[in-house]
Amino acid sequence: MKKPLQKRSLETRARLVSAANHLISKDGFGALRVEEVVVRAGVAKGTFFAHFKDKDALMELLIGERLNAQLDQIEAQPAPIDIKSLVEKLMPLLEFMTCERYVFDVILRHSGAAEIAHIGPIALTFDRQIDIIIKWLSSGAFRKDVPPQMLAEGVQAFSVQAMGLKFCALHGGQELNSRLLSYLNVWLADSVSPGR
Amino acid sequence: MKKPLQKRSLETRARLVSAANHLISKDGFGALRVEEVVVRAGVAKGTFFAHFKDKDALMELLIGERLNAQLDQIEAQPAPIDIKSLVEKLMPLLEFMTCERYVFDVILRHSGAAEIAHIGPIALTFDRQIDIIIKWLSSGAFRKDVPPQMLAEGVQAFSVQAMGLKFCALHGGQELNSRLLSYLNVWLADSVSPGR
DNA sequence: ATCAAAAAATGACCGTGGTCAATATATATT
DNA sequence: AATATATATTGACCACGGTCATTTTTTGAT
Repeated sequence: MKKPLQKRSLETRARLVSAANHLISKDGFGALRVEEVVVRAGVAKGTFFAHFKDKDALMELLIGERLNAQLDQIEAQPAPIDIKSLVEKLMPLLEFMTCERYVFDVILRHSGAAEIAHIGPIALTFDRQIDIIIKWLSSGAFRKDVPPQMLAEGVQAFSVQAMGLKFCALHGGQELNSRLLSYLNVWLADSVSPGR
Repeated sequence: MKKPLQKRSLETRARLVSAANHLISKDGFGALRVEEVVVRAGVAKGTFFAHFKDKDALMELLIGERLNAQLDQIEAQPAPIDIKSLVEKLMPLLEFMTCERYVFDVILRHSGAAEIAHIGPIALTFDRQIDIIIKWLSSGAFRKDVPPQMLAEGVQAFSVQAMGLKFCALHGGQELNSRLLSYLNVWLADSVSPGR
């Protein structure tokens, strides 16, 4: 689980990850069972936990991979010029984060690194997301009277809020998309040149 | 678990809740085991699940009670006159929400009602919190150019963000208190009468 | 008081995540 | 090649949440 040195170990780990990915593509993240993973990988139960601290650690890895893939997509595109296009560019990421209730819960649980010097894959993507948004904010038609770091953290906060409400029966009517847009229209509004 | 009709049932339920509260006061929420609860209550395991859908349902009840108690305290006080006092009045609530990582996770999981027409105790406290904040916003020195409902939702979003970072090693330095204040100083700033 | 139906309680049992002492395999040393 | 040490794997076992057919108790009707 720490640093696999032997080739055999790397192969086993790869088989575990591959088996998990296959099962997830079939039945989703929430339905994944460690037992099924080890059977498909052809190893014993204990081997799984020699490679991953717990089930969540594997989940973190797999979900983190996908989050990073989304961020790659996002970074490959040009920076958004206004709030509306910012939301649009963010949507695929948020869409994945809320593809399953289970996935959303795992992400929330790991969005902050619990132990110092042991920041997980998901926590890293949250930092990366902040960095990307900071870059965006400096070039587009966004307010400039507040440090971009804080604005970016706000975008993240509102994203989480909007995603959470997606699973909420009470406020389920509105789209994730338009709800986030409403929030950010206020949060990011460029008050210096408001008209236009 | 639905509507206990017989007196005996009410007593059993009361014993379960009381046993749980006792154990929690000893070892905290995260350490609670259903087995220990039923032993202390003097009932069988199955009885627990006849009264509560699952362990989370009991957790929701107990945490919801405490959240409501905090909200009672909050409502008993006069409305905050500015952002700083708003944060101060909110602090005890947020302090409890983050007293344990486990508690915070339970709250997040249930802050939105998953199934319609089955809104849990915690989801209700979130709505109640919104209502209280809406009331506050209309009377104090807060911005008035945005609907109070949206402002209140923002306060909640920033609260969650600040609480999440409390468990985060990366950003653990700053106080929950001052971080939330920074956010709300921007979000709630009364731009009409900025000076003073 | 007797009995039938409804409500409540029981506890053996299961599913699934996670542990660990024992075993097997690979690597380094002579 | 033989041996010692480090690394990897194993699978029986445990912890704990949750289920359900069976049994006990309560209630209401006669």
